[in-house]
Amino acid sequence: MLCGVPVRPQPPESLPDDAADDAFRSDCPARVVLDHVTSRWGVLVLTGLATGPLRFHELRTKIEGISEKMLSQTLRTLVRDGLVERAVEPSSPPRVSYSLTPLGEGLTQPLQHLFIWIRDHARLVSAAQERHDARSEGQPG
Amino acid sequence: MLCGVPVRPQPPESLPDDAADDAFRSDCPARVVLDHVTSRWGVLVLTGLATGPLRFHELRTKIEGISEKMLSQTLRTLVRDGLVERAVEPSSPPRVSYSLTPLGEGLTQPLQHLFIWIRDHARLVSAAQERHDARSEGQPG
DNA sequence: TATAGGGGCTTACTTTTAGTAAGAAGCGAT
DNA sequence: ATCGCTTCTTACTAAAAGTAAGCCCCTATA
Repeated sequence: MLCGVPVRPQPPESLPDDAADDAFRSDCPARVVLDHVTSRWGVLVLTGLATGPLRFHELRTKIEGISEKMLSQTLRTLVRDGLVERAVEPSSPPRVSYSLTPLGEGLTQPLQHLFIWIRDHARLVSAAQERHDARSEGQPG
Repeated sequence: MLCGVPVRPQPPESLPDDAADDAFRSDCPARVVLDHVTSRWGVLVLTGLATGPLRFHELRTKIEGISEKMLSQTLRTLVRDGLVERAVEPSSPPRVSYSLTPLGEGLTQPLQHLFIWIRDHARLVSAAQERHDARSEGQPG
């Protein structure tokens, strides 16, 4: 009964917003999953695989800026989490390809919404940053 | 014309999936936004504010495990990004409360979907981890 | 006047995590 | 026998996060 989650009886006195609760607790499985998914490269790897299986170096190329070490490490974590599957084709040299599991596929839907939002609003955020920086320079402190 | 995005001509030979592209490039504004949003505490802060404004220590209490330093730092980043607003009530002592801007509110919708998915599937992930660890122990090397 | 305490931070220091560069295993081709 | 390709590791260094303490402004208490 990890951190009270498994049979959480939904206490009626709390949570006007039912949805976004679990991951706020530091000792919950949900927090661990959130940490893995939103790790430095987790979102990119998961979303990178959303359109189909990719080999190690294909992923590395697609995700600009990731190092082999971090790609390897992130993939290992996600494989362990059951979100990504690692398949070794017994050729020579053996080709390793990664794909989403059915579980992982469910996750990429919210992640793609996030991606789309970010793509569509990134420039608004940049503009806000510039406004903020301009204001801050004017106000010495 | 930052990193070719503004008037990206959509080369037809790539991207069968139009949507999830931008943040894959390391020099794009979208990548910066993704980094801020999915920073260690970004998702939790943003989602924590989704149900309404909160004061500094209220947020700190809601988000188990965050330190004051990281809360302060994360909030500063998100305020600069125009996703969160910082309001100082001129009382004595002054109360500082944080809330989502309209821009930030748009972002919390995808994030809440992510939260819900994680809450609903965290145990499946934990189970996958246990299976994986059991298998790995059996296979030395 | 001294003192304690709350709220919202910041600073100095330590630990963890990520980045960089190089190398190793396994094989086939030259 | 050496080269190179692919998928990872392994050292080492740099950056980010964690920890603990303190600061500033105010208010209440004695």
